[in-house]
Amino acid sequence: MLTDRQQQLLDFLHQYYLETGIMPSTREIQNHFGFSSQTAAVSHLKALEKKGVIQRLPGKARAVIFSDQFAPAAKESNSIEIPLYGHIAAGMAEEASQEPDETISVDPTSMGLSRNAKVFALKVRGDSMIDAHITEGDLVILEHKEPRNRDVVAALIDGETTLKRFIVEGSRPFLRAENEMFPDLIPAQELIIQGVMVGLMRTGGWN
Amino acid sequence: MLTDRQQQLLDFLHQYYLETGIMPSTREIQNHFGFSSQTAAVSHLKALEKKGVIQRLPGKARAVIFSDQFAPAAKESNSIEIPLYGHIAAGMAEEASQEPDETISVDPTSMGLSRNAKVFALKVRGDSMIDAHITEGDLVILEHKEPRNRDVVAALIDGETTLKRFIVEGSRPFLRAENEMFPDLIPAQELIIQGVMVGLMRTGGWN
DNA sequence: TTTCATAGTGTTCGCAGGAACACTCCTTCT
DNA sequence: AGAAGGAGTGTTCCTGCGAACACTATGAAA
Repeated sequence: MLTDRQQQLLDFLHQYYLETGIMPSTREIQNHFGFSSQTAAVSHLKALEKKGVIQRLPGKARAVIFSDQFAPAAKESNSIEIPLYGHIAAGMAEEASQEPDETISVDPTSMGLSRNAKVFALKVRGDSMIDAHITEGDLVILEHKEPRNRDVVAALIDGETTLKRFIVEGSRPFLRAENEMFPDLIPAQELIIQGVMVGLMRTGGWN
Repeated sequence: MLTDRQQQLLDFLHQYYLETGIMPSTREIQNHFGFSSQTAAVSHLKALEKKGVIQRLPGKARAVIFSDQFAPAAKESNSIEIPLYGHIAAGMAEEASQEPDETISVDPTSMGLSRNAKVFALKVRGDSMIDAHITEGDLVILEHKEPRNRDVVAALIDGETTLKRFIVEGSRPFLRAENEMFPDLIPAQELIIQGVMVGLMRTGGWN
């Protein structure tokens, strides 16, 4: 899929990222390969982006990230650490804490995640998503991405975070609990989606 | 250790990094907090660096990295491989295959498992455990141990494997589905418990 | 044979973005 | 009371770095 030269470039990105923690600039790529022009580096980056290996943010410095499957392979350690941001109310809306309480480690492949997806976890409190079989104490794993209709999302609605189903019906999206006891939440002003549910973990087998 | 404002700044770095995969520039920090001067952002970054929370590479754009407590720093991989034994019927009883289709890897601590417990996984088919919020496609993680009353178990009843709740009531244990549509299963002759549910994993967030 | 994609050179433009300096207003120590 | 650090404003300097354009040279595919 990648040409030799493109593979060399990608390897260099990996290596540089592992060593420094940041991405090289086009001029640093240029110097490393001994190009006389940075355009060579730029065009290779464009090729890599077109092939979907990396993503770039236009106009920003060092704004290259590895997309999907291959971030630096590191030491073949499979599981990734996911920050756990305390509790989220599935019942009444409630503020989610900003700092991670702790992290949980999950194997991305068995969870169907891409390695470099921006994921985090929240512990569910309340039972408003009970009809979607999400219950008190479950760990919901969320990815930061655009929600589609009927996705389960963690949303910041009018300043508070809650776990609900994201519904687009007509002009304006709103949130619906999966429990007949709870009303729909129509955002008064703002509706910020913090994450889209991509998985769930439950410990214990009882109730 | 950190002041309120410094913590806010660090939170913003975390959040921005999770959302974009790159670090914010000092001017982006400035805009986010509404500073009139980028010096405010710079001095906060310097404070954070002095306290050892972050590291910076002078002269490079967006060259901020977290000092090893957050970030993609995957530490000692201690996940274990769990054999996945195909499908189990939560509805009608069905044979579970003997050979594992594949393995999934799970971190035992985040799943609350002991490291050398004998565990395996089964993929749920059918909806007889729906009222226990176990649904089609869920991966149920089971441990080989003695069941207690009301545990969810994978049982070999009359030669077939099924996922049910284990009930001891009176003299003889039997199995009950968590779905009113299904009848209790009273073992005709033998009731062999293959595993007790200790966890659950679900991929995908929709229905 | 023409048309691509890959792999370059050479140069210019201009904003993005780090660094430094001078000064202000707090609050908290000993 | 005076020093020390946190939290800012306002401004200037200069280079890091992405983006664009023009042009060359291959080899493989249509």
